[in-house]
Amino acid sequence: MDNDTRTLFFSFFNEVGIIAQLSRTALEARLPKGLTLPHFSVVNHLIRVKDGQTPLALANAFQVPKTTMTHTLGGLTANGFVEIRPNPDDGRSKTVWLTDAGRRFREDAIRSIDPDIEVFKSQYPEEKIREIVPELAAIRALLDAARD
Amino acid sequence: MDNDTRTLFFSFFNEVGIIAQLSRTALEARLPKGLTLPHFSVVNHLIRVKDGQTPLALANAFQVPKTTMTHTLGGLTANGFVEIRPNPDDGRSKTVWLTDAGRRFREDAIRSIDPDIEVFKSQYPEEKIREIVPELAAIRALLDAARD
DNA sequence: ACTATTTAGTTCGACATCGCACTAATGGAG
DNA sequence: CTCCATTAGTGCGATGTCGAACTAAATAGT
Repeated sequence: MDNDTRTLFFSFFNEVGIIAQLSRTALEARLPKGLTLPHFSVVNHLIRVKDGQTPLALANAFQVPKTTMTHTLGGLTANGFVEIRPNPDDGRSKTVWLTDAGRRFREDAIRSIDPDIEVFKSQYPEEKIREIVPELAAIRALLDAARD
Repeated sequence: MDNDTRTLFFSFFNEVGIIAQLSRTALEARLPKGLTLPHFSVVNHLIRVKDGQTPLALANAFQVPKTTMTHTLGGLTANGFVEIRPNPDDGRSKTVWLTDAGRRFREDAIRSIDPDIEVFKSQYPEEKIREIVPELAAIRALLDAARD
């Protein structure tokens, strides 16, 4: 393989890794102590998509192992942000529901993060982000599919 | 803030996070047991840039805390991939040097990863990656600068 | 020269992540 | 109906990551 090509792909994944790391740190600095990006992401997902999903469905949505989702949901439950109920369709399974406190947590978080997004937007054009996101989504899908 | 705009930026960082996660897992599956992406990245960096750098310089290059780099270098030393020597210019500091085993580790890793890159390249045009990388680098730099 | 401040690196403790093994429930094959 | 394989979720142990506090060396200010 061409060395230049290899370096290019390594650079790509390297930049992606560092951006993920920096953005995560930046976001968590705005969250109440003890709460992490996954906590926020799950609550946000439950609002954007729909609550009442199973833990496994959430694990798949975020591409994390089941055990990780168990841990994350444990934290959300401890904070009273979600409620876990039995799944009427499947005795092995459960369903995850938002509480009012969960919705408030999400709204507070968004309110405190918005200014950072504004700053970022003022330094990097929204339009370019809009062009890149579909590409990233396609790449994500490819990597996911390759993971058989 | 416009809800659509917010969703766009969240999507961007979300895709980035999942790609980072999936690519990391994929790479580590090719590495000898016990070795991780940071191990490979540091060795690769020492070859691409130059060895003899200080641990702090490496921590800065990868945007990780000093303590994390100490841990990573400990693993590399335990595997005999790098050698830590005093820094002749500064008694507080050290320098990190590659060993032959370290170079071999890097070459073996690249050899086993190349096929995956080929597959990826066949599904997603290299040219698009080449366009996106500079954008990601710019975004990375912005996030880094915002981190005063 | 002397002291205070800053800096490089480590140690330690807290915690997120994840693989492995386990339990309980489901579903399919005969 | 009975058994066996599969699936959802959890407990546990190992490990990566990182903040806080520490040591030792360098540097700045007087």
